[in-house]
Amino acid sequence: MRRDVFQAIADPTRREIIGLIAHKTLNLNEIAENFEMSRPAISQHIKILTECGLVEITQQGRNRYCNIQFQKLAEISKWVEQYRIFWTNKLDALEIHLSKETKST
Amino acid sequence: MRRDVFQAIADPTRREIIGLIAHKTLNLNEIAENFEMSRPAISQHIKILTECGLVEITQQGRNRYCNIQFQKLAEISKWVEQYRIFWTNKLDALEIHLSKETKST
DNA sequence: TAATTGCGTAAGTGATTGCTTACAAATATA
DNA sequence: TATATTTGTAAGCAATCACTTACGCAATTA
Repeated sequence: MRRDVFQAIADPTRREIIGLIAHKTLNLNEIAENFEMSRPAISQHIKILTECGLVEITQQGRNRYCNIQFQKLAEISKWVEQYRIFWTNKLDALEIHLSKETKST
Repeated sequence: MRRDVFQAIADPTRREIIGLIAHKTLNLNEIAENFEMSRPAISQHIKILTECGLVEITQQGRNRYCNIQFQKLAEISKWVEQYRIFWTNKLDALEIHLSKETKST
């Protein structure tokens, strides 16, 4: 059972869930209301998000509130950002190219 | 056939491939040499990376060289970075908390 | 021209995914 | 105490995934 952040965010529903609870802590039913699919389906998505550490649950009576663990998102950021130097370099090159074109016209 | 960047980078082998060709353009066989699995398996991974726009292929004779399209990586970056404000805020709160603790001891 | 090299693709397979419905447990309310 | 609410989990299922082996084709080299 591979459970890493990259696999967790691969599913569009799970990315939407993250989008929902990023701004406001919600319980499972409140999250499920935002989707067409069944509540157990959402429950299973939350489980995956919890298992990889992206979401943490705080139980309060019979409600289970979901909070994002943003440090985990930072893990993804770290992976992508190692390549930023490459794409910014390319953009720089493009800008130089464009400014040359502007001069020549 | 869902082919988006998030699903593409979900697989660890594909992330490794990206890591390989980020610094140096390689042909398919050169990429495959770095892995235990068969060449067709790598070929299929490259196909997925190409279909979602993360890799572009330049044919040169019988060699097909693979180049990363870094703008596509920027798409992932954009998604993660929208949440950065949340995790940096949390870090700020932690730092304040820690400095208070240091003072009280 | 014959052999080699670099590659895509088809078919097959077992594991995993993303859902469903059905059920049970625990907490809260009447 | 009986009922309603919030939830987890099991079983089942079709679709997809990540691989394999087997093959064919085009470009290069001998």
